[in-house]
Amino acid sequence: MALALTQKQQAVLDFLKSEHRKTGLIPSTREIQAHFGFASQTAAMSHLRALERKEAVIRIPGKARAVMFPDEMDREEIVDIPVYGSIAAGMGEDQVQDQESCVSIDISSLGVRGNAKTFALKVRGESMIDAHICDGDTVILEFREPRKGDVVAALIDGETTLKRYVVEKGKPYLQAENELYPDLIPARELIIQGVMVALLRNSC
Amino acid sequence: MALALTQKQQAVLDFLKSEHRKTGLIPSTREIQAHFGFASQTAAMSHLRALERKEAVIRIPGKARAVMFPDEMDREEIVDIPVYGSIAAGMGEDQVQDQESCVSIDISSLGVRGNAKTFALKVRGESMIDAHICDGDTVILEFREPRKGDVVAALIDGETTLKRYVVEKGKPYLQAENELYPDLIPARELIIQGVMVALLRNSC
DNA sequence: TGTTCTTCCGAACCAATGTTCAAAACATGG
DNA sequence: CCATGTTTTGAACATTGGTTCGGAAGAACA
Repeated sequence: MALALTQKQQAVLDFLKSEHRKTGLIPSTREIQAHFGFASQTAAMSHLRALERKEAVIRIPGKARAVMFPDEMDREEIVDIPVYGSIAAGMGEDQVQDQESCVSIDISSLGVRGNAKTFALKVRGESMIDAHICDGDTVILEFREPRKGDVVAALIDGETTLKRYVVEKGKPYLQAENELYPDLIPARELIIQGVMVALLRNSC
Repeated sequence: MALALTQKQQAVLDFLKSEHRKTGLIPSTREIQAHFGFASQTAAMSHLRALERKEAVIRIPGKARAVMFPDEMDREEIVDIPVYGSIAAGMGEDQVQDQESCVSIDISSLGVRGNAKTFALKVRGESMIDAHICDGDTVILEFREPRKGDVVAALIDGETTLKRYVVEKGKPYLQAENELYPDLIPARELIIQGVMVALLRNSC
């Protein structure tokens, strides 16, 4: 089906994809021409046509910058989730602090609505090991009210820690999931920063 | 900084983003005009200008379809990973079977090279629970030679299962990570389908 | 109540861009 | 060796699409 590309054709495709990723736009024929130092736009044109014939791209005749990548079409919506090493005491509404990196992932794999406010934390320590959340894991959290049994990020003594949100006799508590941490902290008056919705682990 | 958008402006922005996600292209002023039923392109133009002024988009004057979304720029490269419920015996090179869904995620969060061949499996059962891999987790695997200590997907009795790849006295074995499964299967002559590189869990 | 912002019309202008044609050098495989 | 596909030149053409100007009605705000 998908015919093999020549080196030049691959280079042109890489350029298109790279620009599209960086700017969101497809280069025009003249921009392709300039990038590769062609003396004629026809060089760019024939490469585009070759890519189209080999089904590497889909084009809409006549339209400007109308090159589409079949494998990137109809993708789920992708959200960019900031990853914090820790969250300091303040945590003002949109106060960005200690942001280390960013995870981009489609919302259906994440299981959240597109408008949900999400952030991620690098897990430190083994306090939730019995819930199979390990040191170094990235936990993705949503900003909402916790429900019984949720894993939540809470601000305790100026530090953000993961705990299980449990309710006993109508009163909410926070509980570690590790026999060595028999904590059971009243959840009232503690600041719940988010509810865990997903987890990402890297085995490298 | 980012000023609030009106309903109309939000609708235009949503249309731009939706089209960009579906096709990879930004609608032209005339396409915006047609979609909203405007009688003049100036309506589309003024909305674009409003979005630009409120820093919801960045535009390049004079260029065709040159609207960029600040939050989507300079994103890491994103790969689409097919998720299989199971892998049947065949697993011919590019034989797509039982593909249930697709995970789109940036490669740096995944920790793989862009050209690596990756796929994902829904975990069934608790055989790797001591490695904190749970039933229902999605394991992302790379197609490469296993190294000592890697978690691998192997084809055993026509079924794909996750095991730890261990080497004892120079001989490779496969080992479950659950006391109830004291298996130690010679790895030779077994088909290693992939090496685990990441894990994705949904808490919904 | 005036000012600013939003939203829209209609027509026209012109730059950006896709497209075509005729040609040619070069590789590749049957 | 010939047919086919690749890669490139140079100039011109036609369309797409961004932009402008003048005007206007309504909402929001002070």
